[in-house]
Amino acid sequence: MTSIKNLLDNLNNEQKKAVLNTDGPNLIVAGAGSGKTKVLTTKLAYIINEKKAWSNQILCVTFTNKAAKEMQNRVLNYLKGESSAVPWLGTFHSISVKFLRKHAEAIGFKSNFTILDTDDQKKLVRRICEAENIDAKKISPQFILALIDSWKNKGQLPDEVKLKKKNSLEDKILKVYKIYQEKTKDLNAFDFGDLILYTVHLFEKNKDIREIYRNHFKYILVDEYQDTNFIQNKWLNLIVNEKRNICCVGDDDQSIYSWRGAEIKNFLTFDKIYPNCKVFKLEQNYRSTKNILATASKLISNNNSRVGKKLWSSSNEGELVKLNCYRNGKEEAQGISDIIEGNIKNKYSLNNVSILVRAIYQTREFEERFLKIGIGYRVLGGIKFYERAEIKDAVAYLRIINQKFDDLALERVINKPRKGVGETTLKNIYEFASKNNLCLEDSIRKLVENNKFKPKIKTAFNNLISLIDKWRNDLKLVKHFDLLKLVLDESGYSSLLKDKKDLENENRLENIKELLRAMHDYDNLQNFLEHVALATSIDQEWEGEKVNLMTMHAAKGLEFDVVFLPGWEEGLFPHQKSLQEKGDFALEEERRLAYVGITRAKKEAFLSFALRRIYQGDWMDAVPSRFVNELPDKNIEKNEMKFEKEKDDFDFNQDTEIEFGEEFRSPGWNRLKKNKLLRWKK
DNA sequence: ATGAGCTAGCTTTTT
DNA sequence: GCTAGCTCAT
Repeated sequence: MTSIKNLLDNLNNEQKKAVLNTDGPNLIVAGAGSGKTKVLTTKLAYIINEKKAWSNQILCVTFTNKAAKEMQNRVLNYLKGESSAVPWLGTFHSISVKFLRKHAEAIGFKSNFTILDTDDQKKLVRRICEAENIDAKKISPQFILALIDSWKNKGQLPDEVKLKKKNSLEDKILKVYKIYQEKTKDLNAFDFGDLILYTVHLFEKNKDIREIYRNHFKYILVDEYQDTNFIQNKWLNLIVNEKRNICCVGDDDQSIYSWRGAEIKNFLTFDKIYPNCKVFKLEQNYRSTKNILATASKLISNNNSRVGKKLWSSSNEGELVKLNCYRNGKEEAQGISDIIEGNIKNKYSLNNVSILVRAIYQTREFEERFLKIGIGYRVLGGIKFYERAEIKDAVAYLRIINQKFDDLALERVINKPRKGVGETTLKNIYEFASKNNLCLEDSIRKLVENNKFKPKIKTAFNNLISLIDKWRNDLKLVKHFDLLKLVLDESGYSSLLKDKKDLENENRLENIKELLRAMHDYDNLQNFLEHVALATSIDQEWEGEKVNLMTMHAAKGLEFDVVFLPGWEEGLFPHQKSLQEKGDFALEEERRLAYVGITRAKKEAFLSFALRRIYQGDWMDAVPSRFVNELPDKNIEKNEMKFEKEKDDFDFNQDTEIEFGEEFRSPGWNRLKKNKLLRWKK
């Protein structure tokens, strides 16, 4: 077992100071690869080991569930046998859920609330717009939700929103916001923003509850502090007690979430919020070679608004950072896969190779290429497992069993399998529901009771309702994963899938199996549903030997031996849309993103751009990114890559093994499957 | 009521 | 190139 002394001896001076300084506010400015996670986990272990607090008296907030899990494991490992896990370690969202489950009644909700996903939100907004005669074509639900979310990030419920001028558009949306909040309350549901906002309200409106937690949490640790927004910061402030034992870790150069309301201000003015705070700067980089670090440092030095720190490294020079120019996007994908096949595959585990893109759709070209030549890959982010139709269906059944106010779940489930209920019937039920102030389920019960349906529909509803009753009772008797099996069989959903004998459906059955397997990891239905709602884009399997494809945003906090950064072209990176919206401010954030991308690499980095690329179906000429000109010549090797037309370009190998258990339904994968299907039909 | 087929609009990033 | 949402025929 590692003793605490050993742990501390593994730290450099500044790291050690940061760990030992447990009391009072402190800010750790931690450059990329400077051992931030190591410091945080050691600090956690140190506090527990020194008996400064029990593990459950420490609140520790991370940016992703993966980071939380990682920290959990490390701490357990450090304190083997001496301490239990840290229960209050998680994301802002997952910890908020914990507070809200316990105190839902205090703010007028019930403890078994649902967490809405983006689809649910859109559906709700669309419905409200319809009722309010707002043309969804003129103001898109996405736009409305973006504004609502920004209000929530600023901590404003509908009544607290102050519009500067009586702008009719914002006025309209504010009205939608108001109805939306009423509606979600009826559904006994929270969306992502609500989880944080209502937790803040819970503490503000209930001083006694707030005091419980203020006294309880002796220490608060916050990771990725540069990406917290206004409401998250308020959330923290409400929990910190007089002793102000709060330790925030972050890097202003890696602030990349301002579009989600993140305010670097929180980070830069930490000493104003917490006077007499101690600041520690971790400037030794342990991750990257000198060439990689120099490239990243030179690039980020073009930003004006920085706290300013100098990262240094005692590692070797390493390979030069490659800057490759390709003729077009296709050849870029081809070139990168060739590099992986040729040099990389033998030197590194594919798991330690990542392609980091600006926009998730850029993964498509690589997927197609990898599928063709048979390199295993995984896409982190994009369409998630839990966003697949069959998975959402199964989850919707579970959601309505979990709580009857979840109209959205019930509506999804009503016609799966089909039972002759259409638009008109549904509309009538909803009308009845709003007139009598009932949820969908209770309305259906009433209407069945009062014999208001045609016989066929009545029987169908009768069956469904009694099944739901039965399942709710079953849940008391059997495990949640066994319940899902019952649900799928008894609802007829299983046979619906089994009857259709095509490849796509076989695949759906596979996915359902995978869902059942995943449920075993959670000890009850509610925890599982929570996981479904709050799983982050990188909370996926990392097993096996596969190249990773993800956005630079998703890669924050991760590191890989080899990193490819394709698509360094004006308009794509920096992205045109961000520049249009916010100008210079956005340009600096794009540059920080580039910095995050490069600093993910430990051993080798390959930047590249293409001169032509297909964009929205058409070939477009591209200009190299301005960032390319900001790289230091002496650390870079520039290559112009050319390809002979590939001979087997159209020669699709019919016997290629396809893994149909893939986690993602990505465009490239879909297309391959379609091709395969066509071949099989012949 | 349903499902096939077509078209418009679009993707920056995500808890 | 993709896909959600709409239209129209059944």
